[in-house]
Amino acid sequence: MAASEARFIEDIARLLLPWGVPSTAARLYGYLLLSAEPADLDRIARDLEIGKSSASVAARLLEKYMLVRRLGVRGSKRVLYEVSDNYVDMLAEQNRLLQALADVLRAGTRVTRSRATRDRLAEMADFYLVVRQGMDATFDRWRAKKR
Amino acid sequence: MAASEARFIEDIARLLLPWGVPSTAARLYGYLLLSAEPADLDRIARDLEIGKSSASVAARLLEKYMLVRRLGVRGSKRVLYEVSDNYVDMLAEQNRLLQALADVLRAGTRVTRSRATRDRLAEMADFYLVVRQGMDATFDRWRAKKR
DNA sequence: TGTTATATTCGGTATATGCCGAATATGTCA
DNA sequence: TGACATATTCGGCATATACCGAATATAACA
Repeated sequence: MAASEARFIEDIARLLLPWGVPSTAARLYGYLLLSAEPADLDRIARDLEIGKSSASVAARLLEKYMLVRRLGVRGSKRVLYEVSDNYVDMLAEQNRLLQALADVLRAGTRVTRSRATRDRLAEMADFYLVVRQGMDATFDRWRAKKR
Repeated sequence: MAASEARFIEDIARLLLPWGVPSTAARLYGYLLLSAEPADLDRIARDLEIGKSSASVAARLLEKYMLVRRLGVRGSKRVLYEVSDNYVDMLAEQNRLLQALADVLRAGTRVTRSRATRDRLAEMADFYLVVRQGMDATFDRWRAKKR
């Protein structure tokens, strides 16, 4: 693997790490971003210098996050992985967290007896809701443009 | 502490956990969201049933994340903590991650020789950039409305 | 400068997590 | 159904992290 590729992979991994993505899975994502064709577990394990079992676990983790897609190979048990093309849905998933946060905050307004606290929670709930809606709108515009 | 308050605190903590915020710090944030006045470390440790040193560490962690503000008490070494009112900046901080991601992807287009890969990386870079810009615009609108 | 109040650091322990290679399960084909 | 190819699970080990109470540092003030 070329040095510039290794560098890219590490850069991507560094960005994913703070989101709680384990190091192996993060590097795998960078690897798949660069891969021109879908990759099988043996190639992944060899190129990334990790155990095959680790490659398997990492790949399925990324699949759960919807960052990669799993492809079955016809007439074989072999499995290939490629980066998912619906990176939009991936961020949209994050968006649900904002909605959940807004919901909890809104519910919190019914917990306290302090007027100031209640107002603060309501304001924050509004904010997170507005941000979520704004992101959804951006997603829609993007999808429309791409179609 | 009332059961409904404890419930709220746990709900908030559950939402923060996946972002890598440690359990104690996450609960502390929920606690401070409900607190009508700024809280000192002894009260925090008592109400949350944690060691005072843990309270200190958790509070400073939240401060680093800009989720809470630290207040000095005049004529005393005592420190108080309250939730930060600039929840906007807090999300804006997250936004820098999107920008970084876009940058790395853009740089990646210069790493590969495959046309398809290059196009994919460029498209993703565009997307993350557009999303970041959209969020910044939302933030600006919110700030304008609140002023 | 000494005493007190308070926050912070430190060392130890328990817990969780990631990774590995070996063992196992499962799909494919003759 | 047997043999092979391949993915997955399992058990163990190493590493990181959170939390605690005790020890220490630091600010305030007499």
